[in-house]
Amino acid sequence: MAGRLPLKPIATNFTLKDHIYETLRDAITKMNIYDDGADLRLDERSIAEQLRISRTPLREALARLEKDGLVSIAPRKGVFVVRKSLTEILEMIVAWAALESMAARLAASDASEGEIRQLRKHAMRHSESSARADLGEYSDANIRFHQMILKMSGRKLLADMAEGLFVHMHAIRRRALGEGDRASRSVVDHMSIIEALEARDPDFAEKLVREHTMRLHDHVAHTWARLEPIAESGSQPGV
Amino acid sequence: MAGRLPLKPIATNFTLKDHIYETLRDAITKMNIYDDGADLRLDERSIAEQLRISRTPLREALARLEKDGLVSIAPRKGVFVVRKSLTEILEMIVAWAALESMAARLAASDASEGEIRQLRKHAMRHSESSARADLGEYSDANIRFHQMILKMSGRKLLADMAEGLFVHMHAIRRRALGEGDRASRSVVDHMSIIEALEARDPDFAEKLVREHTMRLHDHVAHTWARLEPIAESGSQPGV
DNA sequence: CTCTGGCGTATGGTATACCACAGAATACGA
DNA sequence: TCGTATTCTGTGGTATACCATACGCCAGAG
Repeated sequence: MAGRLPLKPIATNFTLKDHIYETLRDAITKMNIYDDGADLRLDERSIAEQLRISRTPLREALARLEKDGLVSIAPRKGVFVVRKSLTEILEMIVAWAALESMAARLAASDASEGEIRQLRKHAMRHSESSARADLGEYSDANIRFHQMILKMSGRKLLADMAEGLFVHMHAIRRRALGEGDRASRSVVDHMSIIEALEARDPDFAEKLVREHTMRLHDHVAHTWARLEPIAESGSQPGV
Repeated sequence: MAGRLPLKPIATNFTLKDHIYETLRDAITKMNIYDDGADLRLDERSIAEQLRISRTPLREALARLEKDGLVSIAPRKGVFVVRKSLTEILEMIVAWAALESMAARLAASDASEGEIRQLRKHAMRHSESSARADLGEYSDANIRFHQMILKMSGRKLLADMAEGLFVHMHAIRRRALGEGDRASRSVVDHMSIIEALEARDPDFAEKLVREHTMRLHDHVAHTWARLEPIAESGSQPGV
């Protein structure tokens, strides 16, 4: 086996539809879908043309996006980027809280000392960015903190399901952030969570994570309602 | 307008791919994928021929099934029904526990008296079937009990996400059931849960539901390991 | 007998052509 | 002028043909 070329176990299993799926997903999450006059319509033919591919793989990618709840496909009508209603967003946060609080419980008993140490390191490194009110950076570090807890549970499925929820959070960020107060409160919460994990206290870790995320829930509920007191549209079948 | 056939205000927004998707999903969940010599391979062309449709909508349906984690599509290799590994199943149960315990918490505070009454009625009606050791019926009633709690949370997303998990449970049932003891224990658990909801005690309701589901988790872990002490295959990207 | 290389076949991936319906523009009648 | 029927066009849905690769088979060399 010595001298074996280290090349290429790579690059099979690559298909256009996978690539297109990721491309579109990134594009959609980056676009500001809550701008008033945003183009929510996606035209299959023109997109296919732009990407220099045929409609077939594109449609498969769109089908996957529909399952993610990012777009809605109306037969004979069109494909539209989904604008989440307030209740849908709140429900996503609730589900997130459910998954992550369970993850915290499991992490408290199963995670290694090293993982917890890393988590603390991450939190301390980024506690400053919250002080600088750098919302973008803070938000990214914040999400990563939560992803780490999910991962520390050792249950990949929990992390994957939560990931499907986080995707939608990016679009919301702009709309429901602000309130410099929240960031510093968040840092305190994070520290408490870390301490509960270090103390190997599953019940407390779960409770702290749940309450922390539910605080975001309440915050979004208030902020959003203030921004848009209008009744939201009927919920799509999505997600 | 008189004399107009009363037919068909229906059937718009009906598409082949949706129908095929449901057909295949039902077929897959009903098939006994853990039989030793089961045909896990799905041939696009032959299925398309059987259903008298072309491959295009079939492939879209398969793509959705892949997102559900029911099948795995290997480029240039084939489409296969996924055989969940033990760890994957256990993770699904953990996720289920997470979602439903949160649902119970919310149901304790938000559900109407009528809903709780209905839940109690359902549980009492089906407590007998557990005594008869009618596993199929018990299992169905059992799942419905849990679905009711999910629904009572008032958060559709929680119920939907859990539904995606329940789909996989059917296939597991045969394999990890038995133990007449569990059924009666289950009935007791259910009653405690109902009482916690009636007492409007979110913390206790959450705890009871979580522990109840996690008991299933432990039971499956033991039973399955006993049936198949072999190391499970590497986990698929699925779910 | 075994191993190796090429070739054939089966399968999924992709492209393209056509179909059916929705909705708007339009023409016709009241 | 208004309303209704009709046609036209654009969109997604479906069918089909073709392409590229994975894998097994078989021949031939050693």
